[in-house]
Amino acid sequence: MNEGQNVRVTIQDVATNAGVSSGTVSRVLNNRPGVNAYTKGRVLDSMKRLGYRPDQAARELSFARNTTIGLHVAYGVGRLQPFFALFLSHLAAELRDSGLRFEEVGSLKNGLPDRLADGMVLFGAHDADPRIPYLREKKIPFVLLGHADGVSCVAADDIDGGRQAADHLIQLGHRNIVCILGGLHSQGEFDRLKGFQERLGASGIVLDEERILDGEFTSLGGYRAMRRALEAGCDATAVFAASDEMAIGAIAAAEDHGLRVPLSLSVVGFDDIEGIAGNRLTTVRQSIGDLAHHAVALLQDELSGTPSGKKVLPVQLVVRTSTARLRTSAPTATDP
Amino acid sequence: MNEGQNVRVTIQDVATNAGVSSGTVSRVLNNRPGVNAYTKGRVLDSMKRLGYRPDQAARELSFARNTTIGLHVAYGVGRLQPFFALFLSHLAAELRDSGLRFEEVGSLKNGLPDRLADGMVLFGAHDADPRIPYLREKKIPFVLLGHADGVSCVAADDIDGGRQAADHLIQLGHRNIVCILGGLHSQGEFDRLKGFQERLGASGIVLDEERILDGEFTSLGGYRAMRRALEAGCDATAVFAASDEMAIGAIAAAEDHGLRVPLSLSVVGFDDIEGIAGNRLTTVRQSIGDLAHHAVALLQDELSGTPSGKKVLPVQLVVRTSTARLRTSAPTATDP
DNA sequence: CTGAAAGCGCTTACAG
DNA sequence: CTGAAAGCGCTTACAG
Repeated sequence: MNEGQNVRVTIQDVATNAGVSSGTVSRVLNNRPGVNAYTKGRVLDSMKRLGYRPDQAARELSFARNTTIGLHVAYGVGRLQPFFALFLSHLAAELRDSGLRFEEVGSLKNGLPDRLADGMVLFGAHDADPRIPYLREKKIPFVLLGHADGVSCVAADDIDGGRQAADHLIQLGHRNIVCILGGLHSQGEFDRLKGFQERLGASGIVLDEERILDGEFTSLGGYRAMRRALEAGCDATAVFAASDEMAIGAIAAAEDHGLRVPLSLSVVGFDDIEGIAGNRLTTVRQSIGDLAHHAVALLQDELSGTPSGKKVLPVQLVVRTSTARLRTSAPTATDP
Repeated sequence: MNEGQNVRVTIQDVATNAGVSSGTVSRVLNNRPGVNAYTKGRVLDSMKRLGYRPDQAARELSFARNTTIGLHVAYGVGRLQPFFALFLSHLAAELRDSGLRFEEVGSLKNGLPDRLADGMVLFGAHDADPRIPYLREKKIPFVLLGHADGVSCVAADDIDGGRQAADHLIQLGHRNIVCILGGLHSQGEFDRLKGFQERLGASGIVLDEERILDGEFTSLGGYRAMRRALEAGCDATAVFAASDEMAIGAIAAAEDHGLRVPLSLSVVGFDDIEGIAGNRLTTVRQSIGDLAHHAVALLQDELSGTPSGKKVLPVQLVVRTSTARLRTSAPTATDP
């Protein structure tokens, strides 16, 4: 790349350096079985020493199964949302590392993909997703982001995320809680609510319908939902939002309304997207990179004819400063 | 891709079909000079007939100048913003079509790129951008998104966009106007304001400082800025926002405040991003695809040693239903 | 103006 | 377990 390393180090250079053939280097590069451990070590050493970076174009060109993977987004799902942007870039990187081609595929009017790749990643899964029977019939391997029976799919453990958020708030003493969702159109938010309600219920807390707000999965939506609730007299002490964006919107609304976060209102988000959650928001972390990684792994299984599987990835509550123990007395203006 | 065209049609197939050699096909494919017009026509025909789609990996691998282009984003500029996401995908597509490699490069603590590609695209230009002298010293060709003297750069005609927005509002009879910017940290918004003020001034309208709001370049920021202004008694009849997001935030704030858009408030945005501007927002359209296209074209000039140039792309006001003629009487509750 | 041929960096049967 | 060799689809000097 830069002037110093202007000369590209190739697999040949590594091979020469390690005293093996380029085929062997290729084998260790791709983690193929049947390479002597000692040889492998030497090759790995040489790769590191020489700063070898495989040429993606050459890999793509060589792979026998000239496979391209398509990413398809369900109709109406926001391509412009941070989560999608991040998933897209992680997916592209994973595919690149696997030597697979990547392309985004568009939608027909009926919401089905307008093109078929050799394998597809389906974003924005919903119940009775029409893409599932369609691709099945076309015999195109695919992996779904979300849950579905009998197909390869990968998803964060949304239910557990909801549980962790609930446990955290309950443990802090909160019982008067509000939820902000995106309108209940996606599987993920539904599961998050499910886990959340489950734990609330176990503590005898009931989430009435009017305590489930629609934040449209945007910061503005979260703001408006929260503000409307506050102006209608909502006296909740805690909020669980199904995305970081909605959570920061809720915080802004609370603050504009004269509340202090976390002093008089605790807020928990979901996703832990850098640049949104920042170093302030308590949120349920899911790894978008892992999601992409396993999507590709499952897809490769599918492509090689291995039976489909389902991968549920763990999530982890990250406690920052948007949540605090419920205050026993009402907040006053003289509080710190 | 799909089952029917499972067999990839290569440059060889086209060559055979057109009765020429693959080298010739390559030449017309890349628009190289010195191909007989008749031959070229035949090749083009064959390509169309066979549905030829060049293999990007093979092109990348073949290009003698094994060139990779890096995209670098100025520190603090929102990678998560729709505009960036769209520019990124257009840039990647343009680069692909030119057979160039693409990669995003990260930032050092000091805001400089953490790696050097063979050519760089600089996003989020600001005055006295430290990346300019840095790359110049390193002798790395680059193109800037924005304005700067003596370097290759491409930008939308932000000043003219501001002018068009102003002309539109003035023509509709508005004189009591507010601006929502992103905090005046970027060149673009500054120029938009400049053009806007210029035309306002020509009509004897002065934009006081307190009429320039900070919307942080987000819908939530636009909402809060507008709402705060309205609650402070702002009686503007028109708003010009430097981005579509801030504009829709302003509309939401106005509506939450009981105003009707465009009946009692006209709002103009900037960008015309599908899915944000929708079919409602009057906005100044800039073509992100053109921006990316010319960025790549300029970069190719740079790479081949051609003197740097500056490309300013036209913008166009798109009138939809968020703006209307100023009502002569005050709005009443019984209006339609 | 056009063709034949080498080469880009990698992967993968095929031998051994 | 490893090497030698062919091949992926394209571009580009080099001849003519």
